[in-house]
Amino acid sequence: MPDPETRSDPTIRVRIAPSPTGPLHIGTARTALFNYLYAHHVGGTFVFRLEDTDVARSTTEFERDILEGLHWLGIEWDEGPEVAGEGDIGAYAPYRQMQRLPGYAAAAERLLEADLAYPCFCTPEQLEADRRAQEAAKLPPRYVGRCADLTAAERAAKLAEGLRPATRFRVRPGVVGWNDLIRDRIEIDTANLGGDFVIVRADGTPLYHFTVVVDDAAMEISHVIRGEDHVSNTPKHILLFEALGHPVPEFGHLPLILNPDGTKMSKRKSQTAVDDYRAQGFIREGLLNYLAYLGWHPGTEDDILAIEEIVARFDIDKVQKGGARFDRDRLEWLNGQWIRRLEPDDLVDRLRPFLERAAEAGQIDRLPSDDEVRALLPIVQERLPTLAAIVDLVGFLWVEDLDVDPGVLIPKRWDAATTRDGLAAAREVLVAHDGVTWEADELEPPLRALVEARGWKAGDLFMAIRVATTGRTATPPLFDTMVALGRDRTLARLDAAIGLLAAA
RNA sequence: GCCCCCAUCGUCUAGAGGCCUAGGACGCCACCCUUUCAAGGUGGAGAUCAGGGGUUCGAAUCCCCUUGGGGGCACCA
Repeated sequence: MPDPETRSDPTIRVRIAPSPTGPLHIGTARTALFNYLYAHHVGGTFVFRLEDTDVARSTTEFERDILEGLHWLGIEWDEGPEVAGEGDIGAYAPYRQMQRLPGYAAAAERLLEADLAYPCFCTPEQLEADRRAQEAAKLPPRYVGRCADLTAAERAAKLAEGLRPATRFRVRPGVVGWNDLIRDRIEIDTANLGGDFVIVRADGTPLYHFTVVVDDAAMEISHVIRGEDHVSNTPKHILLFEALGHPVPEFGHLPLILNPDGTKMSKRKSQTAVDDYRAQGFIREGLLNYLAYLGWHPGTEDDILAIEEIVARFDIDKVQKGGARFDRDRLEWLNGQWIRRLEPDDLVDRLRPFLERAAEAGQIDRLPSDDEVRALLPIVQERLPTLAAIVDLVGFLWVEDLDVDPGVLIPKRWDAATTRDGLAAAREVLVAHDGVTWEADELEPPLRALVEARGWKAGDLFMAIRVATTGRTATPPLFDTMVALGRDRTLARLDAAIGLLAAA
């Protein structure tokens, strides 16, 4: 089997074309990923294009969020834009639609001249009234064709009145079909397309269905791999490719990512922004692995695959047809798997921003050094489902005044007096250790001996010490934790707990 | 309302007519390990393959119908 990375097929070009009208959406990232996987598997080119013609809703900020999010995930493109202001990369530049306006204007002009499109003077009010009437009559909404057959004189008269027309594309009768890469043959009668559709607004700015086709044609896109929500739009696009005299690309429609209730994933019901996942401590390896398995499967029983392995095994024929619900539990599990696989120095680097943020938020009083964090790794790495979990897990190491709940301090089988007695006895044993012998395997034997001598259960004493020194009932191994805490603070916290029990 | 798509454990999925007494993973439960929590190990519950008709010697797999779910029908993308 040839190595996919060394194969190269210049005729295969795919693209991701998000619009900067919101932060990078998990669904966009998934579509980008599948395009990336397809391109890399077959040695094609992956193009990134920004569809920013909705000027009212597009912002530079969203643009930056999308670009940075994709970079963070490692879904790199071969051709496309860089962050606002920087130059585009690739032979088909520019890759922002607002910089490609002349191309759409020229294409629209060609369609107009060939009478494949026509000027439409209908007002928003008229169209709205049409829609309402159709709805009342329980008819599907469609353009009534009021301006389809205007004579040259009628058009001239409207223009003379100062009316600015939109441009409508003539939908020809017949059936349009294509062999979908994922769902085989699909055929749709153009009578169900809703009539002639607008390709250029009255203000002269082009609309999505038009720009996407003009650009896919201009950029020689060979395979359009996108979400299932575009299936119904595909006939419009095919019609446009034909009208423009350009060969029709292949289409593949990916299953949608669904909310837990099975509806199309939305901000309302799910967390959709990639940056939010990142902020919660999901790492790219986990997210990528999870996203790739949403609607695709290698066919083997491997659950944990790095991106290179996924590229090597990717096969668009094996992409699922039905939508996939987003399962956060599974994402967290996979994320934990990947955190466990990280090299120590790498993990320390990735943990740092989360610790800094906790310090800024006042969750911890002191920012630990990298060495300090690195020393902790053996006891925390396998306990982190996310990077952010580090604060909950061992944040007690970096706070000045520990908040201890007296109720939690007393083990289930013990009472307050026994607990006070136990902690005091433990303190006495621990005082015998200096800074040199303050090691996990030095601290454990004498405490076990104490338990033995007093007829206690190890678990009870250890739990009391655990809560006294960390404020929590669930922590990394106790003796390692006390070493991380240090002799002085361990003893001080034991004192404080004893005091707390005496007061109560 | 119209058009289109989809349908295997709660969830993600394996399955390309006999390998299926339907496999794996997440989650759940139990046990082991164990000072707690994780991790790891072992085992378990969990799917009459949406239902009904065909085709076939044989159907989760092919065909049809029904049902259910989803998506789309803008001078949004």
